[in-house]
Amino acid sequence: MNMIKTVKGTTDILAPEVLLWQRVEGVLASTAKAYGYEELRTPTIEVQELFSVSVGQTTDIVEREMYSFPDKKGRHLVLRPEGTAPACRAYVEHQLNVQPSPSKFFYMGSFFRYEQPQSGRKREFHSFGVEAIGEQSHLQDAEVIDLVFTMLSRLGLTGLSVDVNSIGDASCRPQYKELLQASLKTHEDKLCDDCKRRLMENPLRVLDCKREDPQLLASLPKSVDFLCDECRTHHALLLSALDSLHIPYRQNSRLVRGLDYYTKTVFEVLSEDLGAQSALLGGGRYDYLVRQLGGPQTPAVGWGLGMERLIAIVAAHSPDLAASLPPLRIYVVHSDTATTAAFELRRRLVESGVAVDIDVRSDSFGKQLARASRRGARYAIIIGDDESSRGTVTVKDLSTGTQETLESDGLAEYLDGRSR
RNA sequence: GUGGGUGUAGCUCAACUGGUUAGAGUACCGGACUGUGGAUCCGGUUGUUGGGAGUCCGAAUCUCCUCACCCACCCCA
Repeated sequence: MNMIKTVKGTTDILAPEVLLWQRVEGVLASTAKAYGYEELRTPTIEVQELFSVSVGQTTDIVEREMYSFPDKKGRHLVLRPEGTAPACRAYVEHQLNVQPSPSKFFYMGSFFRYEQPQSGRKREFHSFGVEAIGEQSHLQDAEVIDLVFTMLSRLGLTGLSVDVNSIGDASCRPQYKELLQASLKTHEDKLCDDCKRRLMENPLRVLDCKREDPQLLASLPKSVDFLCDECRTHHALLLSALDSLHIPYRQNSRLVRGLDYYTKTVFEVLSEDLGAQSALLGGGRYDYLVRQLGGPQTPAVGWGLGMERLIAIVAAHSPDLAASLPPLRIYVVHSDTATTAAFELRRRLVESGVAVDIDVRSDSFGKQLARASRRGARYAIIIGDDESSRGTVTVKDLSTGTQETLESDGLAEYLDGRSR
């Protein structure tokens, strides 16, 4: 078929499914607000430099996955590939460090990466994330993780746990990196081709490789064993806070993240229901990012989750939420001469907060009622010649078939009494 | 970027080994039934068989190219 279609890796979200999106987005946003986070909306386009200095020049995201283009003045722009760097850019740009600390944000929206689409991975995908900027305490790490579990619980998802690790900071990671590199060099001949390349550029990522021999990986030095005092204390306090809060976590010494800005705490929530793209949520601490972007030294922690992946899990695990009730739907059926009266009736009802659909085709009542029931209406309001001349309406309950005639002035109240 | 799988009405699928005008269910529209719906019956619309080239008397079917989707690698949310 020769028709214009969605761009590869993008999709339309249509009627039944979009209801689930609205509901899930509502739960996420309201929970974040209840935890004291405020919504932050940043632009979809940013200058390319924002991500090369923050996410990292050698990461895949920056090297080959960004949608980048020059604008008409030759500026190097990109469609945002992730949400943390823009949040920090906004924090620095608006000097939010003068506001009470920490600044706590949540965001939701579209992000873009030029990748081969597969299950749980689109070129335009949707993220929800939170960022707490300006607090170094381990309890801030604990709070953002606690928020995750409150959200998951409100969505009816149980049985998930978070993988946690610490990858150190500027005072201990360089030494660990060297140690790991040295250890990897003694096994270089056994590494896969990708890991040979990673060995020089980003040795931590070898730990994440699924192709390597598990025994070999287990024998490598672990970052948690080489933390400086400050990082070790932070990590230990975080774990004990998670214990006290009964948050299910696993220590995973192989957990590293693909973005360069992380320090100390890193974490992920994985799900078996997601196929190969099993990461539902990922995040961590990024204590140097604000400074890198030109702000004052400011510790921060946050996470982002993939909406497509969350929706898939909710649909599989929480069918009652997935099969959300259709809205109470009222359908106005009218005769030719009552068109104006029908439109005015709807206007009054909508102003009083009742959702009303109207059939603009004033053909036979049988036709209109048939359309009303096919569209899932609970009630039909019939306003024909008789009703419009008397100032009444007939309300028919389409599930029981019963109907009664009442004064049109009392209609809003009547429906309100029945809507729940 | 690399591999594997799949492309036929809006949806679910047929169509023998290559053989007339590509069918059925469902959906949609209309009628029986112009002041009362979901049922039933009758009728109707729906396709460049993803697109292009080739082989052949003849292609949805075989070959090649291309595009899209699905899955996986890679990477990540």
